[in-house]
Amino acid sequence: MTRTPRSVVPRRRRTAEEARAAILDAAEAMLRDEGPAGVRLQDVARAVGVAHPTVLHHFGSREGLLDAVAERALATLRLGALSNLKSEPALDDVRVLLEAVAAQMDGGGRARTLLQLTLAGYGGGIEGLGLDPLVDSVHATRGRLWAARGRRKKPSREDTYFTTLLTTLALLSLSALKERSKKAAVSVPRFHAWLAALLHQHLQQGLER
Amino acid sequence: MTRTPRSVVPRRRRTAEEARAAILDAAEAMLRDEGPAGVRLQDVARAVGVAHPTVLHHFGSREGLLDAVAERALATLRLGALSNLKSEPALDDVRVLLEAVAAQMDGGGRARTLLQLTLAGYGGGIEGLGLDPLVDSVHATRGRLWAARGRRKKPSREDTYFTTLLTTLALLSLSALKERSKKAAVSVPRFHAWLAALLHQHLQQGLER
DNA sequence: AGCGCTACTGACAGAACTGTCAACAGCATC
DNA sequence: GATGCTGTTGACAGTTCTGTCAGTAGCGCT
Repeated sequence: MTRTPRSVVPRRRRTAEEARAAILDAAEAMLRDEGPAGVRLQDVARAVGVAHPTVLHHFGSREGLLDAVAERALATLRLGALSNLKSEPALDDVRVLLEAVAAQMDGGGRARTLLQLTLAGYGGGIEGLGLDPLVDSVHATRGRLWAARGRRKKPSREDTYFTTLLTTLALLSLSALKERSKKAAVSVPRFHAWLAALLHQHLQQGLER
Repeated sequence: MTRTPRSVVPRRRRTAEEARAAILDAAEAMLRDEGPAGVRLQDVARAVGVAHPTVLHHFGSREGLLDAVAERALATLRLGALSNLKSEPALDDVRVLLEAVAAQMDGGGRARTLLQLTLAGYGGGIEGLGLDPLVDSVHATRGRLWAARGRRKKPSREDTYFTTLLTTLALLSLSALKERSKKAAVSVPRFHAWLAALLHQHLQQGLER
């Protein structure tokens, strides 16, 4: 068929690290689009421009490749969540923070990747999201705000945690589901704005009982 | 090998409908656990106790089988959402309704199945959830409540829709993610109770601006 | 230039999977 | 009991995939 004889293409020799990274990139894209069972050594190799034994050389086996993909993807997900916290968020910036989390989910199809990995049993479930630093940051800001206003009962950390969890879970599945929706049947920006308003109100006022 | 020679087992002849249903059951379980690419004709056939050409006889091809699985699964998901609406929910029953939706997600791993199908590009995205009847029901009840209390601005239908969407999305991914979590690191019942309280408050009071 | 390390490759083996086909065998009907 | 329909099957073909292996070749180092 249209197969280019490899002997014509001069052999490229990368450092092991470069080669591993390039292979992981290709494999991660396939995992995101088709799930773990859709990751084929030959396809990965072709995408990178190497022969499939090269992939085995670097990762030992298909299993090893999938493990490496999962490990790297989950690590960057955690790091990404942390990167949002560089500056402590003001509660008025709820919308900004929310958009940042949403962008984090969408970027590179991370929500899809995360769901694929989780469904395949790779991630650490809810804990794997690494929410704690985010929760701590929000909760600290929240506590300061309530103290400044002289309100009595501070909201519990669990309340802040659940608020963060709710937001994350919703944005996660929204990011994964929205692509398939007929165009603009749901206005994602409007939903984001609405959710930010809801969160803003709840974070400031808490649950009345 | 421990392979039982099939000739010893007397051949069972089901009606076409029964056979199709049994095959779909097995295939759906595999799709839920491993995704579409993990559905193998031979495995499906073995699970049902038939030879793999039988599966092809009933569904034409592997593609045909997957399409049928998707169609049936998505249909029951929609029907299931409707079944919660037999009696119009009182807003005080938010918790009950929420638990019903959550149970709907968990039962038979429907949340997992739905996510697998959506990630594979089968479902209709957000619209495929069939939320509209649920939203209409909740919104009608809500409007009656607000009228009875003599409040001026009724909340928009979009507000009710977003509220429902938020809940559904969160419960969906929670159901899929929670299995993997180290035991009881997140208390799902507590989260459900918290979310019900939040929803109750929002549905009754709306967003202040 | 020569050498060593190792990234990289083609060819092959073995297994698994989808799909085809002719034939078998329940079961209802006559 | 014979017949027809069709659910069901074993055997086979063709493709594709993972993994092995011996050998090739790029690149840094002396």
